[in-house]
Amino acid sequence: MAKTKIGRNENLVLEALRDASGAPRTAYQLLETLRPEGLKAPLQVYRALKSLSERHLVHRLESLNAYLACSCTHGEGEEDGHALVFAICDGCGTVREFADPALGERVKALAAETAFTPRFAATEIHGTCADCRAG
Amino acid sequence: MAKTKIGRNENLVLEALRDASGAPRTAYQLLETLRPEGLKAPLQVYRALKSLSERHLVHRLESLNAYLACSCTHGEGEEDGHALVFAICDGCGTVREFADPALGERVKALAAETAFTPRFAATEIHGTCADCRAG
DNA sequence: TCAGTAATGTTATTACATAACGATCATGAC
DNA sequence: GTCATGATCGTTATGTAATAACATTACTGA
Ligand SMILES: [Zn+2]
Ligand SMILES: [Zn+2]
Ligand SMILES: [Zn+2]
Ligand SMILES: [Zn+2]
Repeated sequence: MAKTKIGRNENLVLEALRDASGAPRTAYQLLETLRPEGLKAPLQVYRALKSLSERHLVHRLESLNAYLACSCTHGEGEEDGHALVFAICDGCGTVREFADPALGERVKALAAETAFTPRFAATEIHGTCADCRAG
Repeated sequence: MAKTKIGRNENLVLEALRDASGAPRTAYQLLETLRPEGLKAPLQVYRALKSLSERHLVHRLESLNAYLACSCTHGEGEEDGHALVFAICDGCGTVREFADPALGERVKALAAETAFTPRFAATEIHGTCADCRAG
């Protein structure tokens, strides 16, 4: 079940996020960006973000209430354990996404030890990127 | 620098969270709970939560916009790498906190590979707990 | 006493997200 | 074709989470 087709609003939001390239955007920032394209209400953006998230084309950064275009392999395809990792620079705001199988395995093991059935996991690392450290 | 003393509001909020025992609470839920004790405005709760977070006595669950009393060893003391792990049951809402050094090490290694200086990391695992699975 | 600082209180506002309802547009069975 | 079905899209209103700005009170140590 291929989740039907991608709509106009989804495309607009996805493009806007890709243009941001590494910089997360909040839903309301996206709305402002896309007003010229005709978007008017938050719900249009939130619906698009939900759909795109389900397709793994964008990810939500929980600690920022913001969204990021996926830059990894899981894009269109299948689960890589759904263990996402994000390195968030608190200096410049850029976010780098990783697919780290080792960390995914550790999550699985931890879950198994406690009879917990994992469905999805995300790690958000806050810190300082190389550029910001260099000054 | 021991961060001064813990105040009345901090104590009220911390107690309320500990009473919940494994069940995360939102700031506004805490406010309702504590109205009988005299709390009236969100800011009172948010200030207490901020202070308690800095002392590592409570943690914020980013994916739930909710807060949980710390159940681990880092409580009063020092850093264990600040790599927190939470298993969040989407069935019953209970959350279990882990201190997992292996996962912390993996985060550090990943950061090192990319010249990223980590300050703090949290992993939130969504899934189903043993009780809910059993039915 | 009297400054300095930490804690608290109150009102208003901003930011993030969803509910509820209706209109539109495609698709495919008949 | 046409009619039902479901997906997409639009709008208004509302709910929920968090902070800004400013005033007040309480503790502490010259
Ligand atoms: Zn991705
Ligand atoms: Zn940076
Ligand atoms: Zn803890
Ligand atoms: Zn459960």
